[in-house]
Amino acid sequence: MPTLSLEPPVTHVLASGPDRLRSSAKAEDLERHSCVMFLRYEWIEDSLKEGKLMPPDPYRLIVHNTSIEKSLTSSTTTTATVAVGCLQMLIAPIAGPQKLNHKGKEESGALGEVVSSMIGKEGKQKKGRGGESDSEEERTKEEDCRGDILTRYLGTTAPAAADALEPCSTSLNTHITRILWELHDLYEGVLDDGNRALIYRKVASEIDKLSYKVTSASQLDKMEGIGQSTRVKIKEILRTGKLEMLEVLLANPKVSVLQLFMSVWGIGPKTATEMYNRGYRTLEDLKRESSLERMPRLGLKYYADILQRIPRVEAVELEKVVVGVAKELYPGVLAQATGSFRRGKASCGDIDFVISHPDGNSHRGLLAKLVARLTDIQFISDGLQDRSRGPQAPGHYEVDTYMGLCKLQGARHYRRIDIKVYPIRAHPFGLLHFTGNDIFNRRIRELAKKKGYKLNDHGLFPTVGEGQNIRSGTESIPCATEREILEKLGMPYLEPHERNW
DNA sequence: AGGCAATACTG
DNA sequence: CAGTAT
DNA sequence: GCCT
Repeated sequence: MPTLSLEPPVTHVLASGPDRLRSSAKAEDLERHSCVMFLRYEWIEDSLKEGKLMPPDPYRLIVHNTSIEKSLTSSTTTTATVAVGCLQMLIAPIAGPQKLNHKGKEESGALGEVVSSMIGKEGKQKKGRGGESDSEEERTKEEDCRGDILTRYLGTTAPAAADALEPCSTSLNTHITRILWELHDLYEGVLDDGNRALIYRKVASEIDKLSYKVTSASQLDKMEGIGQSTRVKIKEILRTGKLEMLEVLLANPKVSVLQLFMSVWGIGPKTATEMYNRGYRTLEDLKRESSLERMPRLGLKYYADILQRIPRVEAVELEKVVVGVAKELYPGVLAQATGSFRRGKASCGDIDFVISHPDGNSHRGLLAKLVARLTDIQFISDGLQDRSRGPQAPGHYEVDTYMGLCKLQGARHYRRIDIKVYPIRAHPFGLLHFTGNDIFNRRIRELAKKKGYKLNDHGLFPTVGEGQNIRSGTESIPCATEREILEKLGMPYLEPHERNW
């Protein structure tokens, strides 16, 4: 691993998240060099967007809870020198025209130069990736004691959080994984085979995590989850640089139209195909289709906004609004943003809230009041569901859900927002569920099942009965915290940022 | 060959 | 119920 | 498409 030089003239170190810093550099080094600011890479993105250097505070990475935070609070320099290198932790690409030496110092100190080279590389964002199904992960080796336990129970170790860096921006193996990710997107979408998509997602993210460049398929032999079929594809990629099958698919104009249609919130494979068969080819065409229902209508109306990711700094503000209003209406309320925000991602596809009240009663009717108030202050604009039917849950679990759109005063974009209100007994389960990510959820539910439980977002239910009439009980095992839930499953606690699987 | 998490809302 | 969503 |  290249060593990171933190000597002057380096003033800022950008990373995708705290773990990346922790795993890439010795803690002592970080402390010793506390004259350097450690920031999320959004800082430089936003700085470019705003045309000036942004204040560092909202972007700070808490590394040790100690020295980093108190360092250099105010002295915003007029130019920023970004240290580059340090494995894959930094945004600026190593290769390319910019002058970056091997030690990881940026020589000229020109903000624009570094940033512009970054922009070229960042590029692509698609539905199905980078959305809530955050499939951009990156791992560095981190052998702590929990690794063994996790391996034993789940057959894998938790990755260090990678936050929202696209795999393309950091991986040494994009020559392979770019194609695998495309296959994932296709199966997830047009080809309508989620299970197969899952395989590609898993393989691609595993390969993206490797710290060496793969030059031969045999290097992947020990990697589980790769079978005959994938191996053959990777061989072809290594041999020819491409995959015939993918080329053929992508050359098919129908495929791109379907993908376009499915990028609209509320349109899935079936509807996309239906619209294609009716002769539609563009989003403008779709707007003319009267049969489209509530969800896709709103999806079209807010198409461009919904596609935009939410920078973490903005998500922080969104959280303040919702939590603030909730507390004002219901003192003592438990309210927080979950989802990829809670997992520490640098940007989020949407923002999810989980709310409950410790008094065991106030959750009833809370959501309606909260939504009314948020609408009053013109924070919430449209609801994506028709709430008039009331909760439809079979066991009437008293879970209340809102899905809609919101906007900060003066902000550029409307944002997707989900709010769920739980009775207090189910709160930790709701939290666990909506913090995700989806892969993590699947694994712990699979584990729960193996251990004779059913885990969902409102409880942990022992499986009762045998043989034919095997079913789950109706009484959840009580758990007051997420930690307890994981303990009951025999798992060590994982911080939210450790759940980016 | 069958499972792959488990559930809510819409029309 | 099928479709889309989380 | 992988695992059991």
